[in-house]
Formats: sequence, C-alpha cells, structure tokens
Amino acid sequence: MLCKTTIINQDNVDAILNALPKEREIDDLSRLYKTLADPTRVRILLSLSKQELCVCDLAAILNMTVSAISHQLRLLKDSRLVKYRRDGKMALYSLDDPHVENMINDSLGHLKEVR
Amino acid sequence: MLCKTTIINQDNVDAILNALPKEREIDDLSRLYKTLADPTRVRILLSLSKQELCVCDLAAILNMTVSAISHQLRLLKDSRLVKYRRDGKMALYSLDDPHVENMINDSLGHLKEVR
DNA sequence: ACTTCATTTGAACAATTGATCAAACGTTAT
DNA sequence: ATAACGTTTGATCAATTGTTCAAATGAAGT
Repeated sequence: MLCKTTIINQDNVDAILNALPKEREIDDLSRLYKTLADPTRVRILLSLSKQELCVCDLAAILNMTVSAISHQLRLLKDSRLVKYRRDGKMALYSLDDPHVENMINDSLGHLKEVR
Repeated sequence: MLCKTTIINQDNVDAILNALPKEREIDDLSRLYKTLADPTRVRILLSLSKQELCVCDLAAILNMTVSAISHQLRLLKDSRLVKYRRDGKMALYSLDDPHVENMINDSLGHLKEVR
C-alpha cells in the first residue's frame, strides 16, 4: 500500500513503472551480474582475455583445484561467456562474448574513480 | 599441478598472473556485481534514477512488502550505491553513486546487442 | 502521554551457492 | 586391453542469500 501522506502519488508510481525496462530485461541483467559476482569467475574471464587456456593451467593460475575450475567453467559456458575446443586430451577455453571483457574493464575503471 | 604436456608453460602462467588486476580490485569488482545481481535491487536503483522515492512508494512500484524493500535498501546503502534523507516520518532515498546508473544502462545495452 | 504511520530490525526459513572429494569419462599412447 | 592423463560429473556440506513475520523504533499530531 501507498503512503497516505506522501508527496509522490499513484501517477508518479505509474510513470516510473512505465519507464522501467521490461521485467525480462532486468532479470537477464541481474543474471549476468550474478555470473560476474564471484572473484574466481572474474579471474577466469580476465585470464582467458589474455589467451586461450586449458583447465589445468587455469587451475595453476588461480591456485585452485582442477575440479573447482571445471565447475565454474561449466557455469560460464552455460552463460555463453566462454567457449572451448578440444585438442587431444585438453579442453582449451576462450572468451565467447566479445563485450564482457570491455564490461569488466569499464567496471574496474569505474571502481577506481569512485572509491 | 600443471599439465605435463601442455603447450602453455609456467612462464605463460606467470605472465598472466602479472597481467591480472590486484586481488583487491577483483574482489571489490565482484562485490559490486554481487550487489547488482538481484533484480529487486536493480529495480530499486533504476527507480531511484528517475527520482527520489520513499520506502513505501518503492514497495508500491516493486509490488513487495515495505520490509523487504527496507532490507534491500540497507544493503544498497552499505554498498554506498544509495543515500537517504529524512523528511518527517519518511525516508527519501536517492542514488549515491553517479556512475552506477550508467553502468547498468551500459550493461542493458550490451545485453540487447548480444542476445 | 497516546495514537498513528513510515520505517527499521532481528529471528526464522527455504533456497542457492562454491568448494571438496571420489568416481567416471574420453582421448592418446603403449 | 591397459595405463596415463586431462577433464567432467555428482554427492555432500557449510555458508550465504532473499523474503516473511512480528516486534521495535522514530517522528508528528491530538
């Protein structure tokens, strides 16, 4: 229910409701942010932005178990942020989304400005 | 441990390690993303980008309980994304971070391009 | 002081998360 | 076939999350 004495009336509430992006867009957006909301995954993406890497080397870079990395890569693959190709026994992962690297770097720049 | 037959050697691993942003920066970044990883919070921020709003009206806009909104506002306030001023009984919230609105809109644009 | 109303708080709860471990899978070489 | 190695998978577990509910707080009017 609305505040009974508020300065902001139902019309304004409706105006904001109309101005907001569609529910679907907001849900997609927060799903993308959720994928980026873990330091392990951000490190993986930043590493892959330098070069294609196998699971093993990612594990070495992040100093984590191969299994943990593999689980996170699956998440990133499901989110279409990462793709891979097989080369013998190895799976070589690389970025699948041309924009995400920029998004992350922009956000890093933003953080440096503000805090 | 490293792949024994990988094309990528310890030197390359070290190179990537040096190229990655500092641990602190990555952690801060994923903490920011975590804050934005919830549709309720994104909707709150987008609403506040239109105008200053009280808790009650935000609850009306998002069709949620006042309590749920208040909890989320606390999170956003702790993350310095939102600030508030008192006006009588009401708490009027507004954006505290000049960049976050742009960040969200950029990301929305990115999503539209890619999917 | 009492009431009313907007907001905040804390406890509770189900749901989700990220890492670990052991086991399974797929590919290559012997 | 067997072995070795890189990777994936499923179960498990502690930790974290977002909402709800009831109670508490703070401000203004009577």
